[in-house]
Amino acid sequence: MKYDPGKIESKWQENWAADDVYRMTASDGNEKYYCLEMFPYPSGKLHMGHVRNYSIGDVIARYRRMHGFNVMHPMGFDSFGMPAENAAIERNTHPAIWTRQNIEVMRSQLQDMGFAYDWEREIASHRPGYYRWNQWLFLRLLERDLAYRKDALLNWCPSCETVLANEQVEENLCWRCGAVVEDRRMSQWFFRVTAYTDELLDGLDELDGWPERVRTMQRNWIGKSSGTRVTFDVEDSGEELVIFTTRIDTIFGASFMVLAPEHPLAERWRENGPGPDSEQVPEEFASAIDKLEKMPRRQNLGEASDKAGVFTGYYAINPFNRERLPIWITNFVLMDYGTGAIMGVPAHDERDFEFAQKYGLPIRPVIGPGEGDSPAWVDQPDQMEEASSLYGVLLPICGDYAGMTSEAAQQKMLEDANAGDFGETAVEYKIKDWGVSRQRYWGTPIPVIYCPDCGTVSVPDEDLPVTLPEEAEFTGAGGSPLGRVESFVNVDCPTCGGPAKRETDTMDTFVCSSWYYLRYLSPHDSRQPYDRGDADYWGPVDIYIGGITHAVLHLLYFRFFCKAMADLDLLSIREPVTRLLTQGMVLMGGTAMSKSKGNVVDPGEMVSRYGVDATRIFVLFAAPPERDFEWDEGGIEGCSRFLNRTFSLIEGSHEALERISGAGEGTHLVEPFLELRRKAHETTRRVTQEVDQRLHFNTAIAALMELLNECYAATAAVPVAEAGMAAWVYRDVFERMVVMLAPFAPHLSQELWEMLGHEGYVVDQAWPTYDIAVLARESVSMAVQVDGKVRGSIEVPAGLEDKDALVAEALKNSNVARHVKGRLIARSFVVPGKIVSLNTG
RNA sequence: GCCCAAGUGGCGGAAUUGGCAGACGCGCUAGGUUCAGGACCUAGUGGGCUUCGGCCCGUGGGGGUUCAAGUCCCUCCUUGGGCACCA
Repeated sequence: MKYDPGKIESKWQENWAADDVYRMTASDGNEKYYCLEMFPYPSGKLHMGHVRNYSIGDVIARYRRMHGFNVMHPMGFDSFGMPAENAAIERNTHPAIWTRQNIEVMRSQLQDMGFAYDWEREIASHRPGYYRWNQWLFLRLLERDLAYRKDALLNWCPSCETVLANEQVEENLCWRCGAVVEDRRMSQWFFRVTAYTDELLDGLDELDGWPERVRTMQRNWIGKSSGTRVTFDVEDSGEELVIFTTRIDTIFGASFMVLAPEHPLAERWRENGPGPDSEQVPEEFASAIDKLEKMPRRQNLGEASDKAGVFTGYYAINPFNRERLPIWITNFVLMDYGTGAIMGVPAHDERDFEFAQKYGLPIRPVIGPGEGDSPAWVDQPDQMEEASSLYGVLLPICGDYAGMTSEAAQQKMLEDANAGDFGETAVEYKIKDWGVSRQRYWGTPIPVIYCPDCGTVSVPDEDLPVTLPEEAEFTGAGGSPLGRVESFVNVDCPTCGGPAKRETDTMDTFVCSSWYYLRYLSPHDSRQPYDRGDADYWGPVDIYIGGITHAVLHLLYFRFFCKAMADLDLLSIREPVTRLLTQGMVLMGGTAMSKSKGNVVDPGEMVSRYGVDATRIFVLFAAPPERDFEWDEGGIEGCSRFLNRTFSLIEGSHEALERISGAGEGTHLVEPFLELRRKAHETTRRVTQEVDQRLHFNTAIAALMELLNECYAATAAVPVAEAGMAAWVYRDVFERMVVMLAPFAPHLSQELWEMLGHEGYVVDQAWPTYDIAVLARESVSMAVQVDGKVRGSIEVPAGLEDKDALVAEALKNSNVARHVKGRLIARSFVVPGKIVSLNTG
């Protein structure tokens, strides 16, 4: 009989479905294990990245189940989002229809892959039964002031016709479509992520199950910096100007002040005209500010960076030395960071240096190196060719602070500023609140009503869900599509009953994915988002597997939601995920597979050619999970060969095995059988370690391949039919092999399990253990070095640790003796079981 | 510019704590089988030399620590990733 993957795979998938083998029915007394993979956006068909992601998760879920854990392993669809709407526009269909069709296709593909999901728990975020809980959670956040509405300068994607969160803008481009993002002032809903900045940051230190790379990216994103807020008086105006700096020690080097064009003072002066020292007329001045405001910002223009500015005609007074500093408005200060105003210290800040050079402002160094030679600019400021941002010692020009180190000066200056009431410590963060409003149709309606009399009113819980009206128009242009659906917009105010209007924006789809792991626990519950008892039992997720692309985006929101929900008393945990595995990409020709590049390998095609098991084995075998790997046709053939050989081995010997099954354990074994048994236990040890701790499935599979090769060698020497009393070793080794193969190639191993005469499912078998006594060898081989070079190896009894005896044994080796050449052994080192190192004088 | 990974045969990769580098797979070579091809089986496969005993070189380059370095330290190079007008 020949290995026929298609036949075996459909046979067992039918059996699994009929017997509900993957339904999660938690049994008491077992430890829980929540294995979660990032749910896919239903874009059409499964791609290789999905296959890799879900194969990894499936191995872990099956492996844990075989260790007796109650394993939660669900799957669903992240089904709200722009592509559905765009497809609807292009194909003149409805997003709901397109989405439903894609889900059908992808679910069936996932089922064809034999993944051990509990499909009873499937969720899809576009269904009202799911998104009503987005709305419910939104209202809970609103009650606690963790959701709020404000006017803000936002990232507008002109191509997607919607605003984007800061996390969704990469290098000033839209993360999804790549269009250049514009600034636009709008009124929007926000989630107060900044209420948790310190916890989000500090929590990273404890997340030792997360890759350092991801933690670093989140730290960078949060961007905490500690410094000082300093208040300057604006001369002859009664105004104050507050700036933020991390380098108050350089304040004696300040030679100008800078405002963002949106700064309140800048806006006022734009209205009222420039100060007395300006040479510009009011109109010129105002238009200069307008121009600055429109210049591209928030991006490093590198060499071509064009900093520009306009002098306001006003001066600020440095509170430390009473110096008059001209106030400028520029395009390089951002209003939404710090106070939107800075002091310009060109000698010690690259950007200020560049600006000062352009406008001929003084450059005055005030920090010198603490030790070593002083650069020329310490005495001759005009020698300065670039800013020095080093921490050092304050130069004589710094009055009372001269001679202090930067650190000491920072401390003293802060104290003095506090005492003089013109400064205080301040901490600034790069991270901003999460803007969640989207001017699109295919998302969760924001459950809020605007009443002319009552203001902003929450939709009452009992009126949830606010369902998406089906009849919207999809033109992809002209504001929120919901705004054009009269029957949706017009509503009675829940408070006063008068005519009111609904919010017409929808929520960012990242809201859906921020808490979905909890909905899997109670997917059909219509009274609550999830059962609290279940959440307490199953949380946190033990392992979460997905792409690195979400290192900041989704994973930051995920953590935020967990903390916010804990504070809403909806959860007992404050971190959602214990261990994070970020899997690498499947490449083709060095780049990610993509339709536009035409380098896509269709998993369906691989499955029909080589079978599900071979496809799964290959994506696991090609590289460790976190690394990218190149798709290789030859590689999958090798995996297919491995499965074929496994099949042939057992298919060719199981009948003989049955005939002599009487032979029992305890029989005295001769060498080849002892060695095969040892190898099998050794393999058990290796596979267990690789899967359990390191999640290196490639080496686990390699170990199984080695064992198979040993089996071939053994059966070639002594066929099963001739093994007699030792045949039980073959049975034991084959069963071990089949059971350990089960997480990787579940269909084939199930078939072989049956062939070996067993009923039931191999996934319900206990994972094999190994016996130290079996692993032990009677003798071990040790390398012998002479003067640092390997010159031979010796075979010695396993327990032998006596140094003199081992050295004596080593010297019996003729090649070793030749290299020692009768010289004295000056020193020797012995690591029992590994090496004997001899050194001649 | 700053920070973090990584660099090992023709290729993907292995080497758990400093202890015989190259497991496993692909590819390649030879032999077997076959009408032929494919498939399958067996053996070999880092480079150079060899008197066939072995010897020399070898984990991006250079230096160091050590009886012993892919592994630790210093330095440089390359690739990938992250951050970058955030004061």
